[in-house]
Amino acid sequence: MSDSSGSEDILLSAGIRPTQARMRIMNYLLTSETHPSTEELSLALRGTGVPIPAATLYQSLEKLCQAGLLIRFTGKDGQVRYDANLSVHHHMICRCCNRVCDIAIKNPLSRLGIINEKSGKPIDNWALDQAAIEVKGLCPDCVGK
Amino acid sequence: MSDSSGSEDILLSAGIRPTQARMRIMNYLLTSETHPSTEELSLALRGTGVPIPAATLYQSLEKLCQAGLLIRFTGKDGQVRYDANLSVHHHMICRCCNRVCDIAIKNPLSRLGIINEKSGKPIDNWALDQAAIEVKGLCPDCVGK
DNA sequence: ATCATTGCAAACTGTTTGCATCAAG
DNA sequence: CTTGATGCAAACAGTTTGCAATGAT
Repeated sequence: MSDSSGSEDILLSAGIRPTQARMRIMNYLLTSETHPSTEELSLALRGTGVPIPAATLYQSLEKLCQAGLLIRFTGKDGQVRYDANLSVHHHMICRCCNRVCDIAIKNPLSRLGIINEKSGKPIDNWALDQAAIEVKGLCPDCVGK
Repeated sequence: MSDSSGSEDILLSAGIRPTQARMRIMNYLLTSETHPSTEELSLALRGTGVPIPAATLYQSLEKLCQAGLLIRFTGKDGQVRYDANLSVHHHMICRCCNRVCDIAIKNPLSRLGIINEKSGKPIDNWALDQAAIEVKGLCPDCVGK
């Protein structure tokens, strides 16, 4: 079946059973450019065959996250989204079509020039080690409209 | 009553009625360092007098956001939070005590050096205009522990 | 007096859980 | 055969809405 391509091995090497639901989810996330919300995912999978019941979808996503195959994050809009790209990266969001693309930023913490809002002086008493960055604008497809 | 300090004028000049619930909410957010979630807010207000019923709290927060007095955002943890600091700013979060402090970053978009994750080349076909940045680490109080 | 706000209860939405059936190893 | 996954239905939590009572102007 076309659903089993590639994902089967990934699931097996993560030590979890390569079931229909999980493979379909992994396949979709691995091939899609976007980082779909649960609802978008449900809708998209309905288009590729039998719909996946809500309970199964949630359970499978939970399992895949636990297995370390997916990352779950919440966008600034409050939507929970899933991402099969495990490398550290950031997101670029189109405010028109809501597309979410991955971007890389080298040494973000040292570039940012973080300062105290009131004094304008650099923050030097915190031990910062991580940055989560979301940039917004218009994607190539929407910039013309 | 101690609740009316300052907030009354703010609500009046925003053109909405300075009611008890709204003043208590604004007062709390204006004086608190944190950016409370709905639940934290409800809990904190319960401590300052009569509890505010859920419906009223949600309705009031909605009104205050519409009036432009509050900003609503969703943290990476998925919690909806409110902020009375209207200036454009970013957040610094202590991973130990969860304190959220405001920070400023000048021209974040030009500093970041955003590149395509795969090619490593700069992104030049998007029209980016906004960045939301959350940095994490340990605050001065927790860095010693 | 008028109209917006409050606050209870009921409705709704997204997510989780119990459990019997089904599928993978 | 054994164990884990599925998927229905029911439970749940957070939020929103209908509407009568209340409060602000």
